[in-house]
Amino acid sequence: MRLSQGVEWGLHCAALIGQLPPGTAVSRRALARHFGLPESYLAKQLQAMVRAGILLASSGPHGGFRLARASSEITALDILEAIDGTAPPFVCQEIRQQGSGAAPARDCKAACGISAIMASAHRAWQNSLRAIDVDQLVAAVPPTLRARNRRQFAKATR
Amino acid sequence: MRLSQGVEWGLHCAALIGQLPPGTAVSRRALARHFGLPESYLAKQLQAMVRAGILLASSGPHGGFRLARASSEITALDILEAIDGTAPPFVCQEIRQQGSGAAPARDCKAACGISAIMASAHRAWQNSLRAIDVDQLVAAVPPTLRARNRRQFAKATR
DNA sequence: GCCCGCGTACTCGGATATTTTGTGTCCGAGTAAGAGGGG
DNA sequence: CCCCTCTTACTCGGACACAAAATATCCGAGTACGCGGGC
Repeated sequence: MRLSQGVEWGLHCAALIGQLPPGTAVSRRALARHFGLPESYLAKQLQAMVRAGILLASSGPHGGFRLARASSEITALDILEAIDGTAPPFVCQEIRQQGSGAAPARDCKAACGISAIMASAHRAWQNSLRAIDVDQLVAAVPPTLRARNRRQFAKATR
Repeated sequence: MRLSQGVEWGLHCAALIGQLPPGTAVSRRALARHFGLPESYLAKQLQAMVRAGILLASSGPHGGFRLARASSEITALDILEAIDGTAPPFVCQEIRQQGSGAAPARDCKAACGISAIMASAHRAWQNSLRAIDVDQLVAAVPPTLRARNRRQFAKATR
């Protein structure tokens, strides 16, 4: 169960845009330079976030990506699911109903215990990430860095 | 973040062995037949559980796999980590220290906020699974099925 | 009838292909800014 | 001095190779049972 590296990139990018004045757009080229990432591959993660309705993309000079909602309305779970997908990590194949020891349908009205505990663990994971929004990520950045970033990305708000 | 299908197999197999008289060994052939699984591939999951110290394997006729500890001493997390590995799903690459916007080492004494929240979510997931042991998985199986399984796998305790 | 030896069938274990997923890269279409010329 | 037009450079988006991991399979080594023969 290894998580795609793009998740880290997406979280960092959202946190960076979130610490700039609201409405500021940052191009993927600038983002890639800032974090030392391959621009073309980063594009894939940003596109996914656009499709999920987290970011808005604009073309042309002074274009780029900006937050689609207030930074307090975007959770870490939103970003993770945008990039990694919303499918649960555990998919029950109902093997209890297969093979020579197959359980009769009468005993399978309720979800099997194993599927239940995995779903519960998934909910715990989700709840932990849903409790964090981009605002809190920004707050965790040292003030000196935040000031430097704001200076570096000073640009017309479009 | 998709979880290997073998995790489901491992959990079901442990739960099945756990509902038999203590010390009962079940061959991988019998397990594969019981759940309708490819025996050769199931072998890989069982081997992983042996390496992790969850199961004990014995050769020869009447051989097979049995629990290495009491069913109340084996958690769902033990089984998951045996098959899926103990590596955390999120690995922080410290991209905050790379690229043109690299943070100075002075500001990186503490783990970055993003790494922290991902680690926290991972702990929540782990705690949820650590709270479940094989005994509880067995208890979730309908009594009629448990009786049938005990009858079917009646064998000398070796 | 009891004990010993041997063959046999059953077991697990590691080494080997195939398919799917994640990683990485490239090139083309669209758009808005900004310079330049005309009124 | 103001407005319109055109060029240009910048942006995103989708389509195309590459590498790693999960999936699936085969064959070989070892072991305990149980039968057969001998005592």
